[in-house]
Amino acid sequence: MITKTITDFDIRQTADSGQCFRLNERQDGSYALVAGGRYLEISQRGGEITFSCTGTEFETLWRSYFDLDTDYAGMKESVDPADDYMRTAISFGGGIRILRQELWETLVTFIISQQNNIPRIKKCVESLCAQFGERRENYRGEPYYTFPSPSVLGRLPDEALDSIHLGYRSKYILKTARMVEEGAVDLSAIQKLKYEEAKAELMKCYGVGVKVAECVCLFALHHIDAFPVDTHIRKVILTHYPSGFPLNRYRGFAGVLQQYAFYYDVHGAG
DNA sequence: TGACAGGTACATG
DNA sequence: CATGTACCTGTC
Repeated sequence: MITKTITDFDIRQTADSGQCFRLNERQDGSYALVAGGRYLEISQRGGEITFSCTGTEFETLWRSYFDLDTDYAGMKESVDPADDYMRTAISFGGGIRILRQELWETLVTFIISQQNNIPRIKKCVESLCAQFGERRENYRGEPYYTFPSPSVLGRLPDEALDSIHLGYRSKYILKTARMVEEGAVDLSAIQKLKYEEAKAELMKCYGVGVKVAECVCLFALHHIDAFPVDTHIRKVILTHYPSGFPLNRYRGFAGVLQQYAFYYDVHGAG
């Protein structure tokens, strides 16, 4: 257990921001997460965040995962004072952090996300992990499952995912896994590429278009200038930015603002 | 009942 | 290159 005082951080907002599908609320209001093969519980009271891990693990894994060394206050302050929609979105969900998730897991989960809703995405991801991931035990003695590797998924026969009910996304995942397994797509090379190049490489994967590639760039590779446009963001732009979203003004961190806008559109009042 | 959910591949003009 | 359409599945 380790407790930290952290500003511009809200675990609930981050969990509900749609960027991550394995960060879930527990009965007692804390949150549980499986990432990097590890299990973590997070609880928050105001600015005090408690993590169920050692100080060493916090420093080596979770500080980076939750992006705690990035200056979110500065980004928020540089939003146009006349940009009423973004100001409101920030006051509503300004505790969101852009996580640094694993590339392979993010790629697969966002393939699953297409034409899908968040509860069902989560169900699919959990089934996938339970069937093909590694079973481990958390500190409570409860089982959890890691995310299955490209080599595990890439060697599966075509019908292996039928029981997960992924629909047409099954063939996207299997083909993409086989491409990674065969070396047609090199994930470790993609880690080193700039945003536009990484996006182009990711789009070589079968079932990965512009939107999924941009989500992977933003939520795994931390290219925070990536700006995924989905049905929600399309609606926000149409309604509140009739002359287009000011990408020019917000160059360099537009993806962070995209998350504020997405969260506000999905969870906000109006 | 049918539209919809954080889209994409593939076929046309 | 821009537009149209089929696609799995579950929920309301």
